[in-house]
Formats: sequence, structure tokens, C-alpha cells
Amino acid sequence: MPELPEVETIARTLAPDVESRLILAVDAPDQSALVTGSGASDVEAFRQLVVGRRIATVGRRGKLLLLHLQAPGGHDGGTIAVHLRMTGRVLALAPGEAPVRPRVILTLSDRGEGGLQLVFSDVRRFGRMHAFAPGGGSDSIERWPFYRDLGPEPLAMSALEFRQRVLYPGAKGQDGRKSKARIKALLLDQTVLAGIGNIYADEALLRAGIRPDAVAGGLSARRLDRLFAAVQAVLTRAIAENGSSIRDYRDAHGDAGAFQNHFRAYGRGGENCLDCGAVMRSLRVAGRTSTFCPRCQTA
DNA sequence: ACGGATTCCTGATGGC
DNA sequence: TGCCATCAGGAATCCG
Repeated sequence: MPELPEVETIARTLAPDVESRLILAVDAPDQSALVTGSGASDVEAFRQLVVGRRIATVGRRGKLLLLHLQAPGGHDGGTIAVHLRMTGRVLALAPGEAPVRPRVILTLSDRGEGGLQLVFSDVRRFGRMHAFAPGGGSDSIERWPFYRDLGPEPLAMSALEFRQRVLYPGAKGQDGRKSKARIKALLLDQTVLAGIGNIYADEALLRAGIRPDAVAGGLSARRLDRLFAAVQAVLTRAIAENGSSIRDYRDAHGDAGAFQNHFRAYGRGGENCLDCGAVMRSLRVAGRTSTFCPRCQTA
């Protein structure tokens, strides 16, 4: 499931291939993959927003892959945002290379070494490719609630900010009441911090010695600082390993990541803890399977 | 303000 | 072998 490290890896492998190319055409075998700023699933409206624009830079925000576009003349051309959800892939393919069941194909211009196709495929079809207009209007990315409400980047925030946002997620600390939510629910909440999913939440909680169902407001500053350090360490390491390939995830060149070889929690229910040997348990927290070590992790 | 259920999807897996 | 049930999960939405 593409989370922050996987999307970061896709952005890094995609950028050198697509930057400075023009979008020449949009084909959508699965029209429901496309969304325009106004919320419609309309190929013509999507084409209007992106065809003739240049991909200036490729970026990431949380789990969103961002293609920043440039209009003729060099000014802001809006943004394409791809949310891969569970099984989405974004691939850079040579013309004629046929991916399995593409949902969307962007045909890109030749920079001198041949053209390129940017392909969005996604077996489970939960993902979406959104096109936004420039300028901050109602069809701009800034007005998209999901984007607007994203919390800070985990690798670009302070331990203090993490503690504040996790202890007082709703009231922003103003009324001083501590959160009764479970810590894992908050790690998964994209408005608290952006980019963590089920895999990295479990991995960070194990490394921090905190149970996924611990009430956030009951955790000491010291333990929350340890959790934040674990979040950063796990994400940094996973990026260095090009993400985790459980089954579907691949980078823009179709290559798998390697961090799945370093899982200590995710998917290890019933197996022995790599630190203490106790049998790992699984619970449902925030609707997700959550695996933890009953000896190493406490509430 | 929180948890839980439901929806969207399809492939993998396991029991019989 | 084949059939069916179950599970996986990010986020929106509704309900209590």
C-alpha cells in the first residue's frame, strides 16, 4: 500500500523521466479514475486542464504524488495529484510498452530521446488522478478539502509539534483537554500528520514500545518523543530502501522496494517478536489490523 | 469527540 | 479441481 516512502520513491524515479515534457494526450480506459477540481469524473474536462501543459516538477505531499504543471508562457499551469490508495501504480513507459489494464495514459512529448507514456494502473480501482486549475479558485488544489486539511510532513516537523498535534488533535490545544483517541488512529489520521498508513504506523509503534490501542492523552512527553523519533527513523529507512513491496507496489520503473524485508510488526501476527521472542498479537484498531508485541509494547 | 460499520474494488488464500 | 467465504485497506460518510 503506497504510503509516504512509496510515493516518495515513485516521485524520485518518475521525476527525471517526465520533467519538462509536455502532456500531449489523455486516454482513459477507466474514466472513473479521473477527477477534476470541481469533483466531476469527466475526461474532456480533465483534458482541458492538462493537455498542452508541461510537467515542470514532480513532488509529493503526504501520500499524494504531485505533478506541477506549467502553462504555455511559463506561468502556473495547475497540478495533477494522484492518490494511489491500495494498489495504484504510476509508471513511466516507452511508447508501445503496454501495461496491464491501464486506467489512464498520459502521452508525453519527446525531449530528444523519444516520447514517453505516464501510465496510471490500479487493479482495485480505489485510486484517483485529480486535475486542478492554477490560481487558487474553486477548482484549484488549495481548495480541495483533502489537500487543504493535510497535517505536516512527518520528516519536516518538530517533536514538539508532533506531541501537540497528537495530544490535542481536535481542539488544537486551546481547551487543554487531552485526546482520548487511540494513538494508532491519530498516526493514521492524515490531518494530524500526512503520509502514514497501516504498515508504518505498526512499525513505528513497535520501535517505540507503545501499543496501538494506547490512549494518546495518557502517553508521557518522553514516550511521544520516542514515538516521533521512531516515525522519522522508520520513514527515513523505508525511503532509503525504496519503499515496501508487499505485492502491488512498484516504483515508476516497475522495480520493487526492499523495506518489507525489515518489517518487525506488520503482517507478523502469530510469529515471534524479533526482540524478545514473545508471540506477536493482532488487534483491530481504527478499523485496521494492528500487530504488536505484548511484551515489548505497553499502553 | 470518539468508535464502529459501510462502501468502494479485486486478487489471494483457505477450507471443504 | 472448483466453489465459496473471508480478508486486505485509505478515506468518505453516516450513525450512535
